[in-house]
Amino acid sequence: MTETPKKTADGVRVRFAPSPTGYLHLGGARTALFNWLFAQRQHGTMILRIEDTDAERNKPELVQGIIDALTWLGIDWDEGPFYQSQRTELYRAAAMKCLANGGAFLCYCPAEKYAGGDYAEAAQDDEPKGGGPRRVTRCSCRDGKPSIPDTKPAIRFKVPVGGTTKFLDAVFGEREFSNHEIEDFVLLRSGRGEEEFGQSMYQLGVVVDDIDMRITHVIRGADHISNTPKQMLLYRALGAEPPVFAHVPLILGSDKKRLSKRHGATDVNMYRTEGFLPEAFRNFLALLGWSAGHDEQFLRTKELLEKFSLEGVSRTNGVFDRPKLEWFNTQYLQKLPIEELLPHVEGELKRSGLWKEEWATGAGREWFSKTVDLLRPRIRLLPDFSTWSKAFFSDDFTIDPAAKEKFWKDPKVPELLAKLADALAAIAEWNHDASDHALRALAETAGVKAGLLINATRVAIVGQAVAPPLFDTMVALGQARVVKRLRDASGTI
RNA sequence: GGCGCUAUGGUGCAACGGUUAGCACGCGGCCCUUUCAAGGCCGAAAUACGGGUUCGAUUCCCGUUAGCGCUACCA
Repeated sequence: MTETPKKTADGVRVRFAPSPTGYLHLGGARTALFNWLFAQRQHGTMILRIEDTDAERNKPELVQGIIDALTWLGIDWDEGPFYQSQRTELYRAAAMKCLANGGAFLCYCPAEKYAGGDYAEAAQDDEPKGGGPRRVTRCSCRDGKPSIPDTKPAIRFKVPVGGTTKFLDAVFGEREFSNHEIEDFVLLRSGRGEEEFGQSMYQLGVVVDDIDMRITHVIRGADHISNTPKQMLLYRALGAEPPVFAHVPLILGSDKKRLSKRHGATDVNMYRTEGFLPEAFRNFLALLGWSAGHDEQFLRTKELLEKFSLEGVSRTNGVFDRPKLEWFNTQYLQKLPIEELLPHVEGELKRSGLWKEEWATGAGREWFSKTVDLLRPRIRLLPDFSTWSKAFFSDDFTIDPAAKEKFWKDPKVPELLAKLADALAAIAEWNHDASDHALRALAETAGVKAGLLINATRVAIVGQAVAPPLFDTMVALGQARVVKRLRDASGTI
């Protein structure tokens, strides 16, 4: 048995650092999940950091949605949320340090010069190669250029001219990049108004914060692999020890393109709304890009926690497969101990206004539990409990026209249902076998197949063509309701 | 265009030099059956291509191709 180390300041520290430019999407959720699993497994600390340094794109109101989604997934954190927009001084100080030690320089180039603009002009020092547009790697301001009046400079990192920068990735292994390929990236935006400098850029913010927050493992999307050498350079310039990097592959749409709105729901909160069980969603997400190394797939959170390791993380981008997610959901709906499922159903019925307090305790609870258990093999999403199962929780349900069409075709149906109502009303002890016998006896005397009567009855008492086995359904509904519904139905046909 | 990453059925993962290439989703069929699910059984379906290395490559190396990523005063 492994002993459980106490949570200490020098233990594992990870962070999830979303940017509030959109909702929490599947990829972000999985990154958060991996960080969380890793932290839990190592008895480490998880930090939530909001990377909102781009005032233009940032939408503060989206932060709550991200937090809601994480909470729904059961992902919690020990520190934060911290907001980068409130830590500006820290980044400026770091940029100044780089400036002072010659690791950075003031750049007076107009932003447009680089942003998809005139590469040839900006890239004076860059050797042309190939036929396409050359890329700016070395800014012409890097070795000092006279300041331009009325122009506020940005601060750029002075990337070494030669050599390589390498790092060890826990997932992708040893990586080495040529410094020649790394551009003199911006650390601090130029100032506006009174301010001499603006907000931090991504590279500076992450590194400064990861140092300040003593992050030991950076687990993030593989889209950051190319950013990592820049960050390694920054760690060195700031005199800090870099953390362990672990890049996880991206999640793609069914066409293997980057996931976007047109692939359907990518917002995690939409899955909550649709009625997926968070643990099923978590199980699905964990297995997209990670494997425990064996064939078992139904891994409850407890098992995920026991088995998660960075070694099991795949290096290939994965395609989001909604049918598989739905399969996981139905598996959880069926396999979860009933007492774990009940609260979810209770929540659903409260949302739809069908909930009755009498189901909270005692005999009511027992009935509720049995009924949910009866229903669950046929449920795909939580809202199904209040839609097609409505007749189990309310007398205010409607008869599905398609079911009527299919099972009430025979002209004898109304009369049969009326007779069945009488026969069932006469039962002294209401249970599965008694109602079964009564129905079959009637079918025999009436000269019809039991199936005809069974199908017609189902539609009459639950309004649907699909329901649990009829006599179990009858027991769940109770004698009085079954008799009444049969009489009502026979009168309306 | 440059640089980087990746490559097992349609999809997600196994096989980490020697297997009839395994499991799961999805798909088709059968069984069960009062409906629909669930469940059980069976089936179709893969090592991107080309070179090496090796007695032997899904596995190691190189190239090609394809997909993705980075190449912003976005993150």
